[in-house]
Amino acid sequence: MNMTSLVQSFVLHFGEMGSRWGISRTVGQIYALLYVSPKPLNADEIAETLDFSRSNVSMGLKELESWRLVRLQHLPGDRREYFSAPEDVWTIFRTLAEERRKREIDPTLTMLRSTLMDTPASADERYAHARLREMHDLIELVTTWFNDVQRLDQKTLAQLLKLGSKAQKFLALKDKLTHGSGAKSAIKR
Amino acid sequence: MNMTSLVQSFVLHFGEMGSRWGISRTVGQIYALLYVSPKPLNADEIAETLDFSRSNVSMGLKELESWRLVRLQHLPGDRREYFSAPEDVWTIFRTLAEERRKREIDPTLTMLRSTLMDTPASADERYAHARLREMHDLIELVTTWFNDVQRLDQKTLAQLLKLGSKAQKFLALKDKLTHGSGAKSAIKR
DNA sequence: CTATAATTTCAGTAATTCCTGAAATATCTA
DNA sequence: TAGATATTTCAGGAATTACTGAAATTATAG
Repeated sequence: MNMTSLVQSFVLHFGEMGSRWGISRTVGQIYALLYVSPKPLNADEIAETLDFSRSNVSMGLKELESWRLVRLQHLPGDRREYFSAPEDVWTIFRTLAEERRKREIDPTLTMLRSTLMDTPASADERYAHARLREMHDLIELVTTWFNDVQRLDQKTLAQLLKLGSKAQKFLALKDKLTHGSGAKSAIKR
Repeated sequence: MNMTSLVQSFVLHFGEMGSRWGISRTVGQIYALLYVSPKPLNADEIAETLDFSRSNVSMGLKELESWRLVRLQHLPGDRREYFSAPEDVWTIFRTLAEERRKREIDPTLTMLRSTLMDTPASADERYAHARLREMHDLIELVTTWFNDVQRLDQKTLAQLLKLGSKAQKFLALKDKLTHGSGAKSAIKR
């Protein structure tokens, strides 16, 4: 199976960006191919199209499964496994963000929490302790926010994003209505 | 100079996470050390503390400068260069997000835009074209939103984040007031 | 301007990650 | 259950990235 030039430039780009995104060229290209494919593909088709070894495709698909970025399905009368990318880009975005959080942020949050349990002994340690606290609180604020809005349905979420910084006008309004007390309340866990 | 155990566990964690974040162990550790250091450090101090070669530290600092994550300054009566991380975690977060966008997202947006200029020739190409458009629009929406709110001062931004999905209540209100017409307007460029 | 200190560059090596082909394992069909 | 097909595992080689020490360059103080 060969790619049209449109598909090829997309696939090659994803391969090249792969290293910046923390995946290999192979994985990037496989995902790109599945993303633009109108029908599910089996491993042999992928290997042939991208000119990768069968085993390389197998490992790449396994990694994409671990990222929950591909769906596995079977076609009637065919015992091979077929793979596809979810159709809804919002779902893909959500999954990607969740997985990145799990891999790139959660371990750090855990480390920060446990390190913050220790009592600083010297002046330098007190400074470091305070810096860790700041980092922890910021990360927690952002991830809590993400966790929260991520549950919204896609239409509402899109509206919220389109609103952008104009949302602050509502904050000002809220402040006025509640006499400035509401915005100062801490995050509830 | 040797690290207290608090600092050490933080530094080692950043080193290990480095690969997931797209930086090397060296760069991760150097940044972590600067982040918790109450005073600026010169390259020799960093090399000695982390037990890296002087040249490795030099290259690591250069990379951190390219990320705009360290500040270079001079101490009176000392001709060596001293490095520090910005004190404000919000500034750091902003810089990090901007740089990641520049490196990890902008090139893809550019590629998508140029690929979308072509007219699809076959049914498969039409499908791929539509998929590229969906990806482009989603990325653009999210980056535009980020670009927008990122300009807010830190206090307002924190409020907005704390608000989270509750902001949608304001959307509902706005919908009511404008009879549902406002929210459907396209993004303005 | 010269001597010295500070920093960067870079070639070579070490370490890591990527990828393949062959073998092993698993799954289906007849 | 045998035979065929499909998938995974894994050792080893290829490619890439990280790191070092030595040499070159740059900057400063006297």
